[in-house]
Amino acid sequence: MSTIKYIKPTESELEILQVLWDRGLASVREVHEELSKTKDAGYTTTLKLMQIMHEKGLVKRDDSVKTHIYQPAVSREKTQKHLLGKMINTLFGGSTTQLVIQALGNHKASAGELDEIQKLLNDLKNQ
Amino acid sequence: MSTIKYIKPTESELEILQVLWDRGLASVREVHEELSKTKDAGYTTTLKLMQIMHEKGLVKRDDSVKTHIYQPAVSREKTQKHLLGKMINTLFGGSTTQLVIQALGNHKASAGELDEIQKLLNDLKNQ
DNA sequence: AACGGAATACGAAATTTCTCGTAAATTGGG
DNA sequence: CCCAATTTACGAGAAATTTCGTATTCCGTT
Repeated sequence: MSTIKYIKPTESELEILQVLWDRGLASVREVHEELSKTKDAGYTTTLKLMQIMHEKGLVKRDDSVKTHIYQPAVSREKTQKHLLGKMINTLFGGSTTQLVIQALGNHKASAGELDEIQKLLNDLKNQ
Repeated sequence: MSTIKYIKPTESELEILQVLWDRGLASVREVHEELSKTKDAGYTTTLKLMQIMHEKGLVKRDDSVKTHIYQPAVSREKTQKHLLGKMINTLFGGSTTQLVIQALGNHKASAGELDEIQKLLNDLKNQ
């Protein structure tokens, strides 16, 4: 029996994962530069967080070189799925539909995107 | 100029709000009973949290009676909107569409619900 | 009026998350 | 080979969140 325990990233860890997901690979310096655009925390703060994430198993790293290179150890999709599911339960009373309605109603999407969603809906209905 | 600062409920506060949104009105005891189903924390813990929420302005209360009666001071919809927007940004790279796709793909909805969403999509496209 | 149960008030400990300062290690350039 | 710059390691403080113990208040019953 595999006992895999889902580790929920904290707010800050999520910001870091976001960068890693976009880049695939990145050093602490690179992640920190990126985060600096919207946040101000010292370099060692980012470093420490990434070290903790490594302990938790949220990221992998290559430390055979001086400047360690990090990469995500959890997939964007799985994480999205987990957190979205949690939000549906705690904030939308378990109704995915409510969440979708709220999302589409408040945050505009382009016509092309709407088409894409409609296509998905049709697939779901005809399956 | 009105400077309204959005107060982000914590995880625990959200659980409490959930109960209050469902019921409209509730005493600490009632909220606590409800939370006990899925969580084990002492009664005074729930009490304290609700007192803090009152200080923050997240809930209102009628304390003219011995057993204080609480009610939400923030709407479910506004809170959903805020937190959803935040999640779209931090977890879906700002793409509402991605979130919707992820939601519909992973969490099933009934045919009726799909219809409802389709209707909404049509409205959005024709506006 | 006294008692007992139930509720609130409140302080503070425990936990989690975030932050940073300082020291040690590593590497490339001169 | 040595220096300077960069990076990692690490401990510990700060801040935010959650938890609970204890004291006090309130009310209905006796």
